Amino acid sequence: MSQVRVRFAPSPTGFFHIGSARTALFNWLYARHTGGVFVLRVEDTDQARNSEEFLNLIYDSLTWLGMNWDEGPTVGGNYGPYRQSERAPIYKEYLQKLFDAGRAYEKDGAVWFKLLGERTEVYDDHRKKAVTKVANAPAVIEDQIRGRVERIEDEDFVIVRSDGNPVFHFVNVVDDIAMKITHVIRGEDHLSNTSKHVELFKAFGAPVPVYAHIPLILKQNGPGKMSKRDQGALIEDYQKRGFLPEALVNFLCLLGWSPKDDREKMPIAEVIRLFDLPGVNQSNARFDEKKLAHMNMSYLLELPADRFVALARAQYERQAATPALAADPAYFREVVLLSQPKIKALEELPAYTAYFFTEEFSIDAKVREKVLAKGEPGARLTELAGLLATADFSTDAAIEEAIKGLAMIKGLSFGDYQPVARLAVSGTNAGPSITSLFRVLGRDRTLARITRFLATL
RNA sequence: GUCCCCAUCGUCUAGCCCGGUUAGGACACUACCCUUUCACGGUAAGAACCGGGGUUCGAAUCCCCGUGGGGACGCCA
Repeated sequence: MSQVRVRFAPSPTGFFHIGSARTALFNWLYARHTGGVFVLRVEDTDQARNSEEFLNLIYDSLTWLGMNWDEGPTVGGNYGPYRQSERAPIYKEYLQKLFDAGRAYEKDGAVWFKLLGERTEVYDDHRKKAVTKVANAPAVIEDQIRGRVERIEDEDFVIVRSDGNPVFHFVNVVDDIAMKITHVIRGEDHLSNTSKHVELFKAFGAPVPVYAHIPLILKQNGPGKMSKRDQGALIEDYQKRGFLPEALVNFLCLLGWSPKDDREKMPIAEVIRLFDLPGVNQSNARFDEKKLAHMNMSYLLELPADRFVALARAQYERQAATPALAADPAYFREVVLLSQPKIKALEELPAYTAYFFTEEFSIDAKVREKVLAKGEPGARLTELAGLLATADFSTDAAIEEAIKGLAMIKGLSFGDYQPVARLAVSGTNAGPSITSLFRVLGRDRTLARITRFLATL
């Protein structure tokens, strides 16, 4: 069998979203699995809605997610150009073939594709108008995911608009022929278009590609498929929020596909090895951001320190967290690494670590109330301040030993000091271990915060 | 309205093709353990075969009909 050639064919008319990314991913996976070619083709025939900005977003998002294209804009290839707006001569040539074969005609200034078969006028209830139906034989779609699907295409359809621009069905098929596409992997929403496409392939005398209509991604709340306007739909957002591309890709792989064993978190190379079209599910999948977050946390956890710090810095920059960015780099690094095992996404970092970078942090009222209700917090804090004034701050272990020593003398435990100390120093009940907190903050700031807090009791 | 696709825990899914399982895993939820808070981690619990017919000794699994969900029906892609 000849080499597999698949394509991802987005139109730059809006933000790049989860559904598109998943379609691109399944194409890319199949190409990599088979040693085939992944083509990127830009379907920018809708001149009114295209934008260069959206196009760049597609390039950026694909690149960020690690899906490199073998042929397409910016990389070239033997079947270019790869932007439909630059392929007008090719469409003209193919259109002429249709005219020559008697399979196209003009009407109302547009060009229509002519179906073969007997014609009758019928009133269409849905569109509220009379239409010409053609007694056509069913188009057969051999689908790798759904099996054999038959659908009758029974109306002629426009292939070139009256303004001279060719429409999607036409250019899509022409390009698939011209670019020698062997497998068409796309969303199930295209399944009912496929009969049009099959008719066109046949009219051109070209082999019909193998189809694989993948299930759609449904919005997490409410009915219907996910659209660009839905919460959590945009790839760009995950990038901005500090999700890891490898986590997002891993999660996306699992929406409609699974390795058939109990593995979920797996390296992309392993997914490439196992991925195949018949293994793709037939039913739609609902998007679950909680599961994505869990996946992301697990990837975040195993990130090497240097990379984590670099990504964290980029995140603080995105969120314009200036006090942190102005801090000493070594201090910044320490704070950020302390927080690495605590967060689900990088976007939580600036708020989570705020008190490390300013004395103006707020005290959580609920936590304050809860902590102050137990024991003798004031006394504990005073004792602790006395201890810390001279304690060894060089290591966590040294601080821990000191506090435990104090607790033992007082007949108390570490846990009697921990909550109120944390509240005084960070204003919250969540964070790294209290010993790390003291050590990183240093003696002076720790004592100052405790003193200041004591004054509010 | 017409046509097409689909149907296992709340969600993502394994099992279905090649009928016989205590219907498995993960996320979420709950409890407990670990623990210096918060997380992580560990253990446990609850939680599903859409309904009805058929075929069969036996159906989540095969067939049919309902129902439900999704999609398409543009001179959008």
